[in-house]
Amino acid sequence: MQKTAQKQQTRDRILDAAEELFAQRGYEGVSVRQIMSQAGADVSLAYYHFKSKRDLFDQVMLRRVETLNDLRLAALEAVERRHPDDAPTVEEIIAAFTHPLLDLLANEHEEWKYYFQLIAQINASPEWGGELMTRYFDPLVKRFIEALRTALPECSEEDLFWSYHFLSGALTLTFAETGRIDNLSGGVCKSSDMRSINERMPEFLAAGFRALAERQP
Amino acid sequence: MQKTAQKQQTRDRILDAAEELFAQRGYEGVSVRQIMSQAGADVSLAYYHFKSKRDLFDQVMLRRVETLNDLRLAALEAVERRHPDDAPTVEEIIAAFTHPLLDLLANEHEEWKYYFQLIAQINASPEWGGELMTRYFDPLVKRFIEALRTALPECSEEDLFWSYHFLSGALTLTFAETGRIDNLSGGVCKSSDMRSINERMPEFLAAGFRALAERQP
DNA sequence: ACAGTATTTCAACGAGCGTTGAATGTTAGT
DNA sequence: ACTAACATTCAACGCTCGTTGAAATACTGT
Repeated sequence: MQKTAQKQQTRDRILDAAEELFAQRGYEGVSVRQIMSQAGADVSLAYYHFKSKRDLFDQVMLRRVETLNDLRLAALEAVERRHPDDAPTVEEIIAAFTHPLLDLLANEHEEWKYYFQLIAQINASPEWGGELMTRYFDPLVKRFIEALRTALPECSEEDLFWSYHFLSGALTLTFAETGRIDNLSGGVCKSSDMRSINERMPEFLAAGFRALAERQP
Repeated sequence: MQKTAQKQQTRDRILDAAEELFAQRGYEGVSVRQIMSQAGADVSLAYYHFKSKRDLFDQVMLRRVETLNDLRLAALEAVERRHPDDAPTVEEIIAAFTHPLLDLLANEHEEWKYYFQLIAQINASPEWGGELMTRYFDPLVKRFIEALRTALPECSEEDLFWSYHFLSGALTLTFAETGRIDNLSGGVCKSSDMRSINERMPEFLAAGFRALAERQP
């Protein structure tokens, strides 16, 4: 009975190492050997637990995506329950989209930090971005856009999708924690300061959504 | 005399090939052999014209950065000249930051498209993002933030830098042209539709800046 | 205690990597 | 025409890559 538990444990150690290294240096920037070295296991164990390097990558992605999407959906449904008659505000909907990420980082920072960095890189990659983000996040995102549509009934479809796209860029760069804003601001802002982000991002983005919704075409 | 001209031409062919491939697959995802194959030249020519693969990458970055920064600075100064007494609006300043990119894509699309994709990926990379973006764009960005500061005198430093960070994320993801928005919107929006972006991005972002500037701490 | 299976190690494969030095072809100045 | 500098090609180096098959170990159920 420890047998399968131990297998699971090894598998997770490999996934942890792969997640961290892929997040830092990208898929091609890391070798299976480096991953297994960091995981403290033999190279060929990677091919016992996973079909290939690419499969390992896919499992890294899949491991957390369901948890993340479930939390976001639950947050959105909670917001909607608080508004049985009227529509929720744009801020509330956006906060339901972003807040779960901040919560996960606050509670189990090391567990999720690299995952978000990985998603940030994938999102900006022409090779992977279009396909992978669509595969993993489309249903949830469409659900959020639906909610935004009812919150902004006068907003055109085009404005809605572009607004979400800007949101996605701001969100993923912020969670990439590249240290860029630390450098630029000379220390005034810190990449890892989730509290500051949480206070600002939904407000910033909601204002953008409304600006596009209300503009004259 | 054609000699040096031809050398320059070869060098540029190599840079073109490297730019396109680095943009599509990342630094580690492309081999020098693949670059030189696409450039139609021998592998070792890469090491005659450049010191190393990394040097080639740096030269790809450097080739266009001055042109880009000069155009953006000129756009900002033009805006400021139109406001000799009062401060320009936030929209105008942001448009001076984003419009040059759109112009370059509209006029010489193939020349600049891959460069912007490359910057988008670097910006989102923990390994390169913090350092390279700072090295290449900090002086210009600080100049723009200064202009935004006078346009939003009541805005705190922290809000200003975070707002710029959100702007940077939205901007770079948009210019990454990953096709994500095409998939998500089912064809309603197109990644390459610069006209639509141009109409929306400054307005969206300016509203965000103002929302943070005006909020009660 | 034993058989059988699940997990881990060892050793190696062919291919491609970044890089280099020497040989070759090409052009410019005299 | 001759030469010196430049530009390009050829062949190879040591190394690491992803991946695999067979051997060894550890554990489970009987």
